Amino acid sequence: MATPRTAISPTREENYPEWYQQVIRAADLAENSPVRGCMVIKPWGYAIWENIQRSLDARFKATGHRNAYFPLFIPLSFLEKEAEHVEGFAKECAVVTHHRLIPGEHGGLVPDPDARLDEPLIVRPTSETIIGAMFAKWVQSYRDLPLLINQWANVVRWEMRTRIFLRTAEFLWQEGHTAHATADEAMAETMQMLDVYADFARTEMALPVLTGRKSPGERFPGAVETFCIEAMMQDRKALQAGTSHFLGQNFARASDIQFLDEHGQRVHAWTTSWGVSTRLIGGLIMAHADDDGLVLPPRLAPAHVVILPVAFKAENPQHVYDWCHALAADLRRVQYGGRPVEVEVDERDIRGGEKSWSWVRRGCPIRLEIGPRDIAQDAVFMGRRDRPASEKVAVPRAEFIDRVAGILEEIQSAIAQRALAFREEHTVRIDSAEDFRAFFTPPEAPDGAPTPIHGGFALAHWSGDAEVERRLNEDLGVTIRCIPPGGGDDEPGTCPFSGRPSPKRVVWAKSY
RNA sequence: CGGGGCGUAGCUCAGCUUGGUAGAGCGCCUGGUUUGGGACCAGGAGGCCGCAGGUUCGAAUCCUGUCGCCCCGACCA
Repeated sequence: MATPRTAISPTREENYPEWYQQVIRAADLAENSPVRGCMVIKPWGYAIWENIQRSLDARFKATGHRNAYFPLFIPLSFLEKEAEHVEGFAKECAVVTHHRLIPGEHGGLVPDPDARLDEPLIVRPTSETIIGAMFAKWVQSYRDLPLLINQWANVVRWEMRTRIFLRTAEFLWQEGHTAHATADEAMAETMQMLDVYADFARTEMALPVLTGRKSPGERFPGAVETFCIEAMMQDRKALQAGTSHFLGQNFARASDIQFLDEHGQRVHAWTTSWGVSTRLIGGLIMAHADDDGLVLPPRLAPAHVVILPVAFKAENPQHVYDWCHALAADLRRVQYGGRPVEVEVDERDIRGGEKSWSWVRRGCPIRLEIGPRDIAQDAVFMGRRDRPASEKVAVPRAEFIDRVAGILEEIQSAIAQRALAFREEHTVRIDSAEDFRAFFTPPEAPDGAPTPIHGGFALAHWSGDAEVERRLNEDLGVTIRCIPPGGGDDEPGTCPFSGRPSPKRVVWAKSY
């Protein structure tokens, strides 16, 4: 019975923001919590994060970095040390002012006025300053460099408007912090980590990303240069999925990170920082999920294969279960993406259709329905998440075990291709102000309805004029997402807005 | 932080205009019939109607305030 019904309602086309939230719920990834702006990441969602962590952490270690941990609290005076940094983060800091509660006059508990902290502490929005303070102690000589540190942590940014996974008041991330003897070395590190992110996104997340430099207006507060990976979501908006910053000597001066070089000169170190966050999960959802729920790239899926025993009418149900568990054991001996194939056997006592759909919604790459008929033929009945849910095929058991890693890689590659094709379809070169405006002007929508899906990535010339950038942001809500590396693949031209000469095209889009 | 919308059962929502004992569908529990696909029958559990004040004999309903969520904007990973 081919049901036109989708598992997620509304569909992407009908109401994209609402669809996004429904996918998160249907896939059991996370929920809003009683704490304003803060989410609870549920086991299925957290397992995806753990896979992201494992995969990135291996890449960080392979490039010589070591993990460490720095305090959640940062003395207020530390934040004040770097002028631009203050400006960037002061507006959204949670501040700790007391260290004790006492009974209040009207019941409940209140901060004890006698327990006020001499110096307030802020909850870290990022850790440049506290890590800088430690680097200042650890770096004495050029022989101590480079210093290559990463931290997995939570941070807090008191955002006005939150969206689960994409922008929450508290989020999980990693922040790499490094110190180097020369500018060149620090810049090389910045670019290396940008490449690590890009490779991770493409290889593990099946997420095509553009890399490039941020315009001055979009730079990290305090950075000399910010580089980013940018991905297109299915509503054609851009998501900044990771950033890598060349901090020059700004933070070294602020935190007094100095060393004696080989000539005995006392000089400031050159530092970098780079990070990705649980926002990546939001990107994963918006890039790959469909109207039936989440679609997970196999490399990051908490379970690669779910086995659904169909045992209700078997003469010997236990035989079906045993057969399924034996199959699971054999599958777990296969390696995929650097880890054993992960298999779940779903023995929940609910109807088969419902059980099957629950795994569709959660994005499990391969579903195997196995009943007496399959067992009699020594076969499995396979559904793939990159194909329609009704499209299922019988595969001999031995062949499936043989091919499972290859099928997973096919799925990985299929969703990467689909995402890439989508981005290319909605990326256009634009050479006139009128075309640009038309491209980014949404169709009419009824009152209260979300803005219909429109736009995409516009490749247009830009002379470097900040005023043009500011005005387009104001008029159309469009920003420069990144300035592609090198000369780009384009000849110099003319900015369609100012008429000034432009060295190359930059990527414009609406963004999250 | 500005504009708009919404908070009633786990979920989706009705009831509110015109105040008078809290509703539906789905989900959940029990029993039965079912089962290669998002079942059916019967019975059942579950709500201080976001929270706090006010008006009233009486408030889910009217008024004020507040908190939260969603959309659009400004700001940001």
